[in-house]
Amino acid sequence: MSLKQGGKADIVDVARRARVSISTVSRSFNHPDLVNPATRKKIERAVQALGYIRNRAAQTMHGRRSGTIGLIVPTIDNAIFAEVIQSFSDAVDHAGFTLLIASHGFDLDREYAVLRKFLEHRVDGVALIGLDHSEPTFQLLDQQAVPVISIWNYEADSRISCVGAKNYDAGRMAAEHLVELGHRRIALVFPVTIGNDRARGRLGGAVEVLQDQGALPPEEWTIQSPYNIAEAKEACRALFDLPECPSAVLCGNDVIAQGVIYALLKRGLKVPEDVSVMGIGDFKGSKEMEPALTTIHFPAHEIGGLAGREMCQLIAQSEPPNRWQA
Amino acid sequence: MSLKQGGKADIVDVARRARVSISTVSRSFNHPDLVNPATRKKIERAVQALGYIRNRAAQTMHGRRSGTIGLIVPTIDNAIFAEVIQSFSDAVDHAGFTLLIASHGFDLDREYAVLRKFLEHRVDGVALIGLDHSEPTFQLLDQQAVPVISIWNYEADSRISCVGAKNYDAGRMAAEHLVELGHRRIALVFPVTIGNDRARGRLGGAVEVLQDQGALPPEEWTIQSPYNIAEAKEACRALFDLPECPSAVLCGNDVIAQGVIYALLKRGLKVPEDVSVMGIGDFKGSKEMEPALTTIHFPAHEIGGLAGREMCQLIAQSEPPNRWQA
DNA sequence: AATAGTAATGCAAATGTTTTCATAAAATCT
DNA sequence: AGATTTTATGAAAACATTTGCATTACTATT
Repeated sequence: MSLKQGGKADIVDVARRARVSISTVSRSFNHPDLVNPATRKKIERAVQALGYIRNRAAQTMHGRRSGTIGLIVPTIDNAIFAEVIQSFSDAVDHAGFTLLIASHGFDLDREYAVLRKFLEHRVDGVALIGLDHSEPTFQLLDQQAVPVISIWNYEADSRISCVGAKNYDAGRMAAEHLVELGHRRIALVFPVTIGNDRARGRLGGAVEVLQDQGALPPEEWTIQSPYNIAEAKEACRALFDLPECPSAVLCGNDVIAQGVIYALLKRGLKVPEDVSVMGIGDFKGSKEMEPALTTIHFPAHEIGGLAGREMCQLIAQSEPPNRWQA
Repeated sequence: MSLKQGGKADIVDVARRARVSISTVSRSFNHPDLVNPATRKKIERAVQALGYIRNRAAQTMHGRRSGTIGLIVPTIDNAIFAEVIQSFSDAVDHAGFTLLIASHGFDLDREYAVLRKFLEHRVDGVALIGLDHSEPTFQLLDQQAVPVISIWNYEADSRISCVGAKNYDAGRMAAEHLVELGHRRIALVFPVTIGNDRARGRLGGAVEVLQDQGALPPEEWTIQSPYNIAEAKEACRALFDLPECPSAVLCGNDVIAQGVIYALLKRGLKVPEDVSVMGIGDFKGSKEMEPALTTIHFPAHEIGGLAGREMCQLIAQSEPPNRWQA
């Protein structure tokens, strides 16, 4: 009678201890209604005594679902995504799924690599940020026929189903707002837009409005900066030393806007009296700032939750992985 | 010759297609040096053609490692943890692991539940935040003998190995700094400390210093607030309307401090001329703020990376899950 | 009391890998 | 050329579980 050491008990151990067959133990987990309450109790006790923990890997291997969902984001360390990650996580957690997460640092090749890794783990579904992905990524998703959802950006004719907002419209709205306030000397601070459809959409919308108004900013008022307070602060320092200083700054998102505001304050300029600053994409705390940051609200929390629920539904609908189908 | 549909190719399919045995295919993945380069090429081609993706679940089941690490945090949606999550993620990713993540919302019972779920997935290791955990959690970790690491707090005689700073010392340092600046009328804004050893340590350190100085704040200068800008801003609004207003505010962390600063600015008070604000725990952007936030630096990035590497090492050391040992 | 129906359980095959052991073929040595 | 080592491959057992089918033991029906 060898009680396996290390506490690594087995369904066989449980069966032995409860004096029933393996099948009955398995059933008492998966179809409790099919097994006699008394037997169930015996099994329950054996599980307790042995500290048995079911092995999801074995279940997965049998063809059942793995119970995991993979979420791939550009970066975690960023107020922008943190909120959406949290609400997505809560939603899938609520449905009993476990979340695999990875960041690729805005590198679409790494995104592909992470996706492969997730597929090795047989995730039941994958969520990506945005609609810009490498061709191999799209092909892999297609070929493996794994439920997939894109978060953040909405586009009617996208290759994969998406939950998000129209970034183009957000860009337009932001620019229109500044124009309506009478601004014509508007600077733009945006991140690199290659492989970042969110930023590209916003910038595109804004530029279109400014063009219509004949208010396209000159070269030196178009600043590039990553989503990072410190770098944004640094990147636009020169902007306010120019002979002709813009009267407003339109930023790719709130993180950049925050950096811009700090740069202005440091320079001794007042916001919004001297220069107006406009952000896009509300993240927690933007509206608490003093001086208040004007921004186009981006409902990250709602989008994350919605995406999570949508993901679970997509998985439920997708043909069950049992081999009846084949 | 049934090419299985759905792109769900099998190691058997690959073997058939490459006209070699299953063993050889497996070997060419796990010990490439043991198989003839020509054969390897054939297999490679078959893999490509079939779009085969290895099944980690089957590997795991065989007794190998799952290649996953579980990280359980109180909350993701918070600048405090985002940074540590990112660097931890990067570190374990670098070592080839996949990260499972879950948040428990500061509820230790949910933490226990998540831990169980992770163990079902046979994570190779678990990382938790802080050293306050429920007794069942400790027992489960013990019993399952899974490599575990605690992030954030360092305590020499802790039950589990930990990577972090001494929060008690941080609290002391913050208080001492204010005292040295000549402050005696110091308010405290901290979160609930039950189940949160980080906050408790900081508060404990601060209180001790203030007590020594005979500068313990009165009841109405001791405010409770969660780690949340908006709520902190709201929670301490009343503070500055009091007949006797504190000359400095010591905050449980930088998020709270940010809220406090905004509350002061809104009230028309100047920082630090009218009231000094001190934070603990540097998060990205604190040092960029205008007016600048004085804070005790908390090296979240370093701690996360260190913890990740430590975790991988712990896993490597832990007896390999093959049954030679038994 | 025999029969049919149902509830509870067990047996064994299947899931997709890895790995040990055995074997065949090729290379090296004497 | 024969013996020995090395290299490359395959067969089959093992991993922990689920489930279809078969079996047994009750309960209800005639």
